[in-house]
Amino acid sequence: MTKDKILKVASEEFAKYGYDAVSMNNLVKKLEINKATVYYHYKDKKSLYNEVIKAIFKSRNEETKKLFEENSDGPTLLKLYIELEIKTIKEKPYLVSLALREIANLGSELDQSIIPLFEEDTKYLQMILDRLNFKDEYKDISVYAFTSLIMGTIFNFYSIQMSELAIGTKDELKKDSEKSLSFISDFIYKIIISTTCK
Amino acid sequence: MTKDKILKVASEEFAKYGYDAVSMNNLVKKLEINKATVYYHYKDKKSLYNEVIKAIFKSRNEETKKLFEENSDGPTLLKLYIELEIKTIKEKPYLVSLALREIANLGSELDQSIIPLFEEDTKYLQMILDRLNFKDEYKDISVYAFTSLIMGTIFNFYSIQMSELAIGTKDELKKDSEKSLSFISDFIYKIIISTTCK
DNA sequence: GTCTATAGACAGATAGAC
DNA sequence: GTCTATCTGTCTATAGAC
Repeated sequence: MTKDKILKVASEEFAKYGYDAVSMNNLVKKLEINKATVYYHYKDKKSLYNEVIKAIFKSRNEETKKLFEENSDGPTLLKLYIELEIKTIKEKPYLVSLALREIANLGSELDQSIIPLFEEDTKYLQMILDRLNFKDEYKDISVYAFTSLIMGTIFNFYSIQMSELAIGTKDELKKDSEKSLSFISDFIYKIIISTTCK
Repeated sequence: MTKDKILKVASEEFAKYGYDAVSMNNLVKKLEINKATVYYHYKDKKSLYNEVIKAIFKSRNEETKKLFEENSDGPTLLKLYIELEIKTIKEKPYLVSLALREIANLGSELDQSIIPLFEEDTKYLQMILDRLNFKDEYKDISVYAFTSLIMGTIFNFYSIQMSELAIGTKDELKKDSEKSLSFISDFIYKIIISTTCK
């Protein structure tokens, strides 16, 4: 179906190049359809972009929901949650850029209908935190601190590694590059558990 | 001096709106000078942007260097380093967006002359890590893992808090909002020290 | 639903006068 | 060094035929 095909290609393009850098002209060239066809299915560029974001959140929320199917304990769930993040990046690496750009823009390009979808993801993380046995001093800590810690660290680490700038000596980066993502996933898990839990 | 004034205003504009969303037309309107004047001082938009980034790194590196003037121990230096990050954000909050966007774009808009400046900052963090007493398992950990952890977490946390989307209930966010940044600074310090050090 | 053709605005950049 | 005037290219979006 044309409408779905537009959404799929638009996702990749927006993720790769960012909202501004994607032109509708180039998009339809890649799609090999006419520009007016896109405007028939989607009101304008902005609403197409919002549909892209919504689709990403929906698919992500479904996957997160699955984590709770087996009745695991808190630490196991946290581990799975972090590993899901890594798995997503490995499958769709371009989503990292998209997320970082959106965070940078403070969500100003997004419309309010995105909020419930974002909150659903947050809710799942909160459910995991509720199953952890926090030290008293970390009992009241905001879920957003953990969101930032997990997403922020992974996204930044991934981006520095993938950077087109030749940062660091190649050897120095390669020290982590092989294990890289699974290493950072394990690192984050450990620092959360060993610092905040009894 | 006109050239400096251009750089100053350009910094703010690029940080606020991002590279693409800044037009030279608007920039010169804000500067109340003619467009051709900008092009006299700077080759093109891209090179103006690169000068902006360079200036930011230079000022940051100078401040980081100062941390070493008093001969503090590793943990103290790490604390100061993290607090410097927070101080910078409080003074120039728009730099967060700029940094996140640049990370998202994998540095593809930047030219190679930025690398030594980025590496200088990394070098300072490495000097701090060298003074920490790591557990054996964390002895060989890359400095970039810590860069990601510190910057990533702070930037993300700050951005979620400042988000224009009304994420979470206001109350829930305010729980951290007052102490917010100093809280997250302390949080990061603690998780690094308590997990990775003897 | 999909197309052709184009409107209309604005972008980055420059030539040449002063 | 700074200006006016203007170029060329590209952008989003739409009207109207099929």
